[in-house]
Order: sequence, then C-alpha cells, then structure tokens
Amino acid sequence: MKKEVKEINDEVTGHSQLTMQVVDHVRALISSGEVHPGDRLPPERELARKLKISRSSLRAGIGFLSAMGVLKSRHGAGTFVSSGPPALDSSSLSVLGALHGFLPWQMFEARLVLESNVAALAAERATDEHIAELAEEVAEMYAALTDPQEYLIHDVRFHRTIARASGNPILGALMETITANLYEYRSKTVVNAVDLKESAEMHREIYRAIRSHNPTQARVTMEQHLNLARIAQASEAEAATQAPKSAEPEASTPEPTITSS
Amino acid sequence: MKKEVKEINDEVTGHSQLTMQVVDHVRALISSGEVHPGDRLPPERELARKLKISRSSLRAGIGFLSAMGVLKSRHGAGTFVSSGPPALDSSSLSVLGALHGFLPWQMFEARLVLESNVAALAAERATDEHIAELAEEVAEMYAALTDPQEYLIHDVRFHRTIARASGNPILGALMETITANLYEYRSKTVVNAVDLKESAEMHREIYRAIRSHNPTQARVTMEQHLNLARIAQASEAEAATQAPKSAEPEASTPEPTITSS
DNA sequence: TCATTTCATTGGCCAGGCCATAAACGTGAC
DNA sequence: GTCACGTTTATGGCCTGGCCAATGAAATGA
Repeated sequence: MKKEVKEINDEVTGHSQLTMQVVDHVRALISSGEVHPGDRLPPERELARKLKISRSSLRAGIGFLSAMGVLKSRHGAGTFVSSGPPALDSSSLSVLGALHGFLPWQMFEARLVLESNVAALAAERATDEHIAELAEEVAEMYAALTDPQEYLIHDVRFHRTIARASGNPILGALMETITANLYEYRSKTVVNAVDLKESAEMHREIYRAIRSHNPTQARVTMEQHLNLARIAQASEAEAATQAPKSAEPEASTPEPTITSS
Repeated sequence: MKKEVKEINDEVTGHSQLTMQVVDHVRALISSGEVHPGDRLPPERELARKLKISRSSLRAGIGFLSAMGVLKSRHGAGTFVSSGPPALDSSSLSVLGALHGFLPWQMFEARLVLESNVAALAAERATDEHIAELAEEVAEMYAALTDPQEYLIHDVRFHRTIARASGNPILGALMETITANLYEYRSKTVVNAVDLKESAEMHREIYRAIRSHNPTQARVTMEQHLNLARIAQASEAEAATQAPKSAEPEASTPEPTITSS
C-alpha cells in the first residue's frame, strides 16, 4: 500500500544534474538581464567552457530548454532566446496528444474554457492601453477582410492582447500552447470573406465587452466566437478532405493528427 | 510589414530532423501497442542501431521526450514510458515561470480556472464508475485525517478522478502540469488535523455535486475548496518562514520560486 | 553600386570510450 | 533452504575529438 506514496513522489523533477545546471545558468542569464528575449546566446563551445562541462552535456540542456520553447537553435547562426509570449513548445501538446489520443473536439473544448475565462479576467483588469490595442487590432481586422493571411495576424494578436490584459501569464501560456497547433493549420488555409466578416463582428463585440469591463458578457461573447470559429473550421476541413490538392489518398487516415482538423 | 508574417510563422516546430525521427519512432512504438505506459524501452545503444543514428542523436530525442514528461530515464536501469495521467513535465512550467516571472497567486488562479471548469464537466459526464471511485477516495480521506501523507494521496487521486470523469484529457494534462509543483511542496508539509477535516468536508460536497450531475454547484464548490486550500497553505507557508528548520536566512528571497508558496 | 565568391563561425551529427548506478547473479554462512 | 553479501553485467551519464552543413559577413570583381 505504501507503493502509492512512491507512485506520486516519483513524479518529481528527475533529469540529470548537468542538464539542470545548464537550465539554471540560462535562467540566470535571462533573469539578470544579460540576455533578453530574441538575443543570441554565446556559442555552444564557449558556453561549455564557461560551465566546465562538455559540449554534449551543454547540448542536452539546450535541447531541454528548446523542447519547452524557451530557446530556439538555428543551424549556422546560433541559439536564441524565444521572443513573444511565454508558451510551451507547440509540439509538446502535439506529441502528448498523439500518445494519449487527444481528439479535436477536446482541443476546442480546452481552448474554449481557457479563452473564455481569460476574456472574463481581461474584462476585469484591462488597462486603457490594452483596450486601445484591442481597438487597433479590431480595426485592422476590418481592413483585412480580403486578405486572410493579414487577417490571421491581427486575429492572433487580438487574442494575445486579451491574454496579456488578463494579467495572468500562466493562463496565457497554456492558451498559447493549445492554439499554437491551430494557428499553423489556419495559416495554410484560405477562409472565405463572409466568414471573416462575421468573425470581425464577433471580435468587435468581445472588444466592447472588455472595454465596458463586463466579465460575464466577455466570457459569453468569447464562447460564441469560438463556437462559430469551430463550426466554420470544421466545414472547411470537410471541404478540404473532399478535394485535396494532390493525389495522396491516405484513406481513412488511421492515425488522426491533432492539426489535421 | 511582412515581417509580422514571419514573426508568427517562425514559431512552428523547428527542432532537428533526427530528434523528430526519434519522437516519431517512440510514438509509433506506443501507438502500435508494442510498449505500454510503465514499460521499459530498448537500451539506447540498441535503439540507436535500429534507427541507424548515433547514440548521441538518439539521446537528444529521448531528452526531448523526457523534457515533456513522456519518457523517464533511470540511470543504470533503463528508459521508461511515463505512467499515470498525461501531463507535461512538472519542470516545464517551473522553468517558464522562472523566466517570465510567474507569481504564486497566478498559479492559484490558473488552477482555480482549470479545476472548477473540469469539475463542471465532470458533473455533466461522470459515469457511475467515476462516481463510485470518488466516493471511495472521499471515504479514505476521512479515514486518513490523522495521517497527512496518506491524506494527500487520496486528495490527489480524488482530483485526478474528476479530471478523468471530465472526459477531456487535455484539460486534465494542463491541470496536472500546474498542480504538479504544488504536490511536491505539500508532500513536505505537515497539515494540522483541523484543516484536513474541513478539507474532507469540502471534497464530500464536491462529490455530491458531481453525483447529482449539477455542474454549477460542482464548479462553485470546487472554487470554494481551492480558495480555502489556498488560504490554509498561505498561512502555513507564513508560519514555516517564521520558524525555519535550520539556519539559512536567505533574507527576502530575491528570486521567488513557484513551489515556495 | 551591386552581384559573386570566399571563408570563418556555429550548430548538427558521429565514433568510441570511460564512469556510475542499478539489477541480476552467484557465493557462502547460518 | 534461505538469507546476506560480494560480483558481474547491463544500462544511462558524460567526455574527447572530430567532421559536416548551414549561415552570414567580408573580400572580390563586374
């Protein structure tokens, strides 16, 4: 019966010492302000010397950090600190989902829960600056109704601004993690103008709810928006599978990937 | 202006091909049922030969997977597939938090949002088996009022069962990721019997709400429970800092760690 | 002025080895 | 027989040293 104690306690950190040493060092570099998001880290060989460890061990630590989206290495150029909002690596949930069989509707439900609550928090805490940013993005969305690519940019920034306005970067990071997969898919998909118009209207309503600091309305409106988006995306995906671009039947897709719907 | 397109699109997977090859192979191993959660993977040297890659590259892939909690290597024993509920590695949020400055109250708020919504979903979808499990855990919690360690076990299992009953493993995984840090801290902390009694009462109320399939009540009761837990834990932490075990002032703790409160 | 080539820098990957740990095995005492 | 204790073996952690490939800037030429 005491096995259960171990069953819970064995889920602590784990990981080797050297790897965590690298993590701590990078964390110190960032916390101390020596490097900022977007900056390049010192070369691997140099960092390895400074930490008195081999390059392979250093690479293990870098791999760990890049696995969770903190670092990003570019062959021949260097290793960089990720910019943008905090988020776990997009492939984290993707891999976890593949292993545990996450379904598309579960993705949407999770997103719905997170975004609607974040919207409610944003309605409570948004500053005038946040509200101004939201207004800006809504305006740009209306101006980009004929350019899906451009529209998507402002769509993403609108939701990210709400996440920032919520004052809780943790919920923002979780949101970012879930939606990261969807963005990638949407960026390859064309959306017709009618849907965009409707989408812009919804965003404007969300903006209004937040501007008037009405959490309940912000939550409800966000839920409506996401539900509409889900329906639109589902019908698109259906149309896409009925007329794929190239020959590549892959009948019945035995292993459903998250991003594939 | 087109820089923004790149700004969003550069957040795609990334990662080297070899690493992803390892990820795919392990995923295939699990999906095909060749290995199950808890099983041991083939030795690194053997797997490296089978994949026609060097052992260091294989280790990069294993590091990636263990960074997100899918695998877990034990020196001298082997590499194992993680058992238990799906969850990102507990250190993910910890590191992210250290880098972006997550605050304790934000952790609790995120947990509150996730758990209350999960409880509501569980009230809608719980099967009789789930409800029976919950009743079991509540009973064991009452039986362990004088044994905080044992109590914690059933506390954790109660919440995990709710997560399973919610029918959404994604929300469950996010919940696990956030609470993982708190568990570790709580397992080292003694709780007085009065708090445990109160806690058990709350759990019973949550159980009743779920049993009667009342989502609203389940959500509200869960929120109350977590708020009480937060207050109790905060006062404990305060008492602990006023009378630390050994001499180790570390005044003002310049870098607040998530698990430290 | 601009395109092209060259070259140093840097991350990706490999080969082979040694050490530390854990588990299985054998050995002997009782 | 069985239990305790060394021994051997499998396995992950880490290192050295190297070569290749991509990148970007400097040198070069039109």
